[in-house]
Amino acid sequence: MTQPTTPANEANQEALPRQHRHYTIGELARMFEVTPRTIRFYEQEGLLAPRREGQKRIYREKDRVRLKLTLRGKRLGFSLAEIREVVMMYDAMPDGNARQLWRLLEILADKRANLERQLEDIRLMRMELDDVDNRAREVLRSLGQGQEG
Amino acid sequence: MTQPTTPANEANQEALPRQHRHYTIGELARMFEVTPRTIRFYEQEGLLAPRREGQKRIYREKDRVRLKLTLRGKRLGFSLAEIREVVMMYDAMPDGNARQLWRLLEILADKRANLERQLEDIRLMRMELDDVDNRAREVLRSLGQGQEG
DNA sequence: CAAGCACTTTACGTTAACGTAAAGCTCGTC
DNA sequence: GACGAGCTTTACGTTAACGTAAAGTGCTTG
Repeated sequence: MTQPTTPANEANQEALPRQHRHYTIGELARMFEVTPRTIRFYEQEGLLAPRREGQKRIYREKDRVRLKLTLRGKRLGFSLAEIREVVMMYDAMPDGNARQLWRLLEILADKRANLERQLEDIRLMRMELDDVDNRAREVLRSLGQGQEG
Repeated sequence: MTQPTTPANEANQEALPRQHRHYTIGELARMFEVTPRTIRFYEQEGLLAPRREGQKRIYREKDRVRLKLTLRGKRLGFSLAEIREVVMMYDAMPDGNARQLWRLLEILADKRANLERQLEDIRLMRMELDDVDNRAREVLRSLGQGQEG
């Protein structure tokens, strides 16, 4: 897979104490089942901007949410560059000029169109999988009551 | 994007004459808006196996369908290796042994789980996009009736 | 027959998204 | 004070999925 095929349902975060308002890189990494390297890389790519305490990175709620959105975007096949594009425009929104805002709307419409196509792809892919699944089960059944093979 | 962000809705194929039963690499490439290089690469990766007529590749309906499925898989973020895995097991199905078939069912279940998560991701992502969209429009409105800038 | 077009093979290049290794700080604890 | 755990930076390595360039083949069209 280009994106994570196996687990990581961004689940643990809801279960953990939400009180302490900030996280170390290791905590975040465990939460989302990524490596610290990944998180540092996202920072380098302009997707995160944690505070520093001494030399250590301190992540707050905002950062956690961003990471969550980033990973979700990745699972949907968006590149980090695309994700950054939206995220940065979102940040610059309150004082962005009209041109920027229209551009943002354009991008959003684009992403949305993409999502719709993915929905259709999923629908079709499901049918294909069902089909293969059924055939496989049928062959298995025939193997069961016929000779083994 | 990792997968094509813009057009290529695998649309043209339905519109074109379906009669002539085989295609050149260039025809296929235009149909699906990919390059011949891509198609040759997929062959090299074991996803396609066109006939040869002299030294030229001849693609038939089966190959066209495979390419279609492959590209759909790609849009959903599957790697070529994963796609090949399913495709090859599908081909080996009729005379596959039970162990292989069970393995195939496992893989299928895995893919399906993946699709379900993507559905949820899409739902959430849609809501985020709606949110950003609304905010942007609101700012634009306030710009319209207040000062520009 | 030269030109052009579509195809072929071979092979090196490129990009994204990290992995991995090396070397060093900083803290608590045994 | 030696140690390990967890953090840091720097930098080179890796993989997937093609892109691109070079050089050749085969047809058909002016």
